[in-house]
Amino acid sequence: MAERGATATGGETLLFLTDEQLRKGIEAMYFAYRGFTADPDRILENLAYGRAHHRAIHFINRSPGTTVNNLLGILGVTKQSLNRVLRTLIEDGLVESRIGKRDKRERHLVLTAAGQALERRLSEAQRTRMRAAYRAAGPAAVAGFRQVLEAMMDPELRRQFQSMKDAAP
Amino acid sequence: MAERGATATGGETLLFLTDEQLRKGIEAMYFAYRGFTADPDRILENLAYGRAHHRAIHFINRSPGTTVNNLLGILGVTKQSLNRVLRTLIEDGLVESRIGKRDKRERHLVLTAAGQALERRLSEAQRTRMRAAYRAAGPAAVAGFRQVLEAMMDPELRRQFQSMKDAAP
DNA sequence: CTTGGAAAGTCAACAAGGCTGACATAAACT
DNA sequence: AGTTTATGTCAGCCTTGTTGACTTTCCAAG
Repeated sequence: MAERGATATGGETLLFLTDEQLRKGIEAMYFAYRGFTADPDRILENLAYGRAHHRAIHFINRSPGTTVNNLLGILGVTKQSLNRVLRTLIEDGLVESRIGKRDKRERHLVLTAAGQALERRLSEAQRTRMRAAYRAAGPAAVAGFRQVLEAMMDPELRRQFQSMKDAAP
Repeated sequence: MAERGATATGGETLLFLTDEQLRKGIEAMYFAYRGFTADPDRILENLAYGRAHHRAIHFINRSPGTTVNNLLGILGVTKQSLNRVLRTLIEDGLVESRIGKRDKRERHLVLTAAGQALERRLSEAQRTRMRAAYRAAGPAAVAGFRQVLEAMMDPELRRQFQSMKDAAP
């Protein structure tokens, strides 16, 4: 409170770049992420699934017909890790694996009706919290939220994110 | 692009509350969190530590002299989980555990010089990314970012967050 | 002073979800 | 025909979370 931040570049205060503000931002990110995952986690723990299953379901829903390799790129895990998850989802009839038409080596992944139902349940829970937060903060805050999040991503992931389809209605 | 969102409550568009926008927000959160943890993770993997050690170090640094019970409350894990981490940090001379003066059952945790050094290294890496993101997005965006994050937290964690000291200079 | 409960620590066992390495198969490409 | 690519699988390891049981130390209330 004693010092004023530099007002260097022409009147704009840089107080938001102090180490203290950055630390608070880091903590906010940590606590918020816990809230972010809490609701779907509660649903999943009653089923035999975990967060990894949720992620797979989410992105298959987002890009129906995506290949295994594609999903590996998005999730950034090893194929062994992903396969463990996919196997159970396929066995349980939530995901269907279709042999590629052009390239028969590829498997195209789609959610079954049951898979879509679970996706809706999980997504619904997560969106409810998100919606409440958005509503409480307002549209301008949300725009800033999205800007900062995008700037925090690794460049490669940012590209993945930005090129992700805005999904069909 | 075809439909306009309801402009119900008096001129303010609610387009930012569509399911599609919420989904994008969810994905942004996921990708951003990966970026958020990437830099410290890279440092930790060369040492014998993981993310759990980082979290312990972070919050001990934030509240020097905090008790084990306190830390358990903040981190939301079991004492067995936390203890496994604390034990190695104490053995390795990064954390000191001091018997309480008033209540001798309590242990007060503080970082040693070595602990502070590692904390600085980890925090430095994370703050560098945060700083770049903040700078790129600007102060208004950062304010919105913080608002939305706080609104996303569980109420109890939000209280923990808000009551967290703004640290000594 | 005794006793109940709180704070901390420990052992054991388990699960999720990462990882590496090695290997197998089918299909495509050269 | 030989190589590369996409996928899947087995085995084993690590971190970090969990539950349950039990101990030691100590404070505080009866």
